Amino acid sequence: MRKVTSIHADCVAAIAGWITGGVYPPGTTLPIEPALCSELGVSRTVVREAVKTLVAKGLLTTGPRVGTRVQPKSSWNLYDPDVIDWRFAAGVDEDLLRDVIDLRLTFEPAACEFAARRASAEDLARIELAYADMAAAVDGHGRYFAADIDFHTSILAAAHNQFFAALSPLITAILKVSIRLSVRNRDGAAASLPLHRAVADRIAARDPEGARLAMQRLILGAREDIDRGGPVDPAFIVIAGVGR
Amino acid sequence: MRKVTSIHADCVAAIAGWITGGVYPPGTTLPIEPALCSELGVSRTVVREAVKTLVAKGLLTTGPRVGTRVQPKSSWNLYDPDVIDWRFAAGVDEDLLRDVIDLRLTFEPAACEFAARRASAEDLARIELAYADMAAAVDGHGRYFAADIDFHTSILAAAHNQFFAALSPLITAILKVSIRLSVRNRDGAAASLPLHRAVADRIAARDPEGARLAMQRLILGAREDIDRGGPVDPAFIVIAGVGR
DNA sequence: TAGATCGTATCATACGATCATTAATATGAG
DNA sequence: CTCATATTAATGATCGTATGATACGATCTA
Repeated sequence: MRKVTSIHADCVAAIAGWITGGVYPPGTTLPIEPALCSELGVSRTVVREAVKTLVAKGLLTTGPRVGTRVQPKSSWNLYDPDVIDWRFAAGVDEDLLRDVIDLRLTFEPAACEFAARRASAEDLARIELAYADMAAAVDGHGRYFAADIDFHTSILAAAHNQFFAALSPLITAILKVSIRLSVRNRDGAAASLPLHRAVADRIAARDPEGARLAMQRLILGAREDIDRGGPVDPAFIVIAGVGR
Repeated sequence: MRKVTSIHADCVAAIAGWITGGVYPPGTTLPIEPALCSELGVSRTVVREAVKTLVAKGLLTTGPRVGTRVQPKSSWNLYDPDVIDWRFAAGVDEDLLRDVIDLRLTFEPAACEFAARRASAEDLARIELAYADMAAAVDGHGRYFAADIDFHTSILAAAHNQFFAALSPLITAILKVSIRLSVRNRDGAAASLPLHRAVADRIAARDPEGARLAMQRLILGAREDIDRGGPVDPAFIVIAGVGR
């Protein structure tokens, strides 16, 4: 019925999918514009604007006579929400998983420290609400994990630092992966609930160091959760429908 | 002589400058396309592609009948190297400075931990080279600070984590600000040199905790450096020519 | 008068053709 | 064999037009 996606957005998503999906890996050159037009069934204007979008995100570079080249991953805007979605949608390899977990262990405990110092009454209420939603849905998986994402996002917001808040899309993406994986051990939710409780308690108690440690334990728990499942199978994650 | 910038890039920079410079603050609407064309002296196509670039970075949204609106800062891709440059070029307010320093205190000590565990021989050599350049140029400010930036960037690379490496542009931008500010106290270079030495030593000694603490001291030293100058004067920073 | 419906003007969106610019490659002279 | 020059294939940039979506105001109804 209604058209939620514009032609431009479709075009961007298609090319991005080719890149993250390995059809055109870093270092390769995309077909020339006329070929892309016929391939995608759109005008040259749309292709050009889509390419400009991907250049802006660091996935491509262009130049006369050199064509449209796929940049190495080191040039990509790894914190860009769209880039994050495209990468996770293409499957999560071990390197990406390790890097994201390292990152979580670095800044989520730190965010808890800041939150314990700076959280407003509204911030604490939002965290508490997210926790309540989790507790109320320990058996209904969908709602539980939506609340889980909200819990972590609320803490990032409570740190009152724009750069921490901007990490929410990355956390959301990795949590969605963890969610699909932890479908295996059904009691994962009930087990992690008290860990979340401890985090919320330490923040509300204005205990930065305690909050930091509580979050550290929570994330390490999640890591064991994933490790228990053995090596991550990218195919499984793709099937699980990470992303949209 | 040389035309290093394309019309597209100029156009993007101009509009971005209007946004970060407060000409069109978040919430406002840009003039309609024809007006932008005559204002910038370029065709509609260029304006459209430039707008697409800024939409990709989260600074703008577009829609029929609504025009081209400037998004709130919370929607911007704060880790995008271009966005970072534009913001710092427009002047650094106290909030931005505080947030970046918080971020440095979170990430850089952690990066040192990882570097102490994972650095290859080449990584260590690069860090050592950067330090040698610093030591060799304690009086020549330009070269000293270029080496300083290289020192911190090398450590981020040595952490062997794509997300840490991607923070280099942000660290570079804030270091450039620190550099301009510490012109005041001429002996700042000589004072910070041993702090850098300690960081390099602890990483080379494979001492994660020691490296973490050494970096923490280094950054806190830099903070005192800025604090000594009293409240940060945005005008001064703009004059100092942060960015290109 | 209040409210919902419907037109309409106003934008962005998309298309196609055309010319300019750039840089990798080939060609030629020395 | 080396270096300067011409070729050429790709993006860069412009113009004109047609289409589509939507916020706003006018109109109609209760």
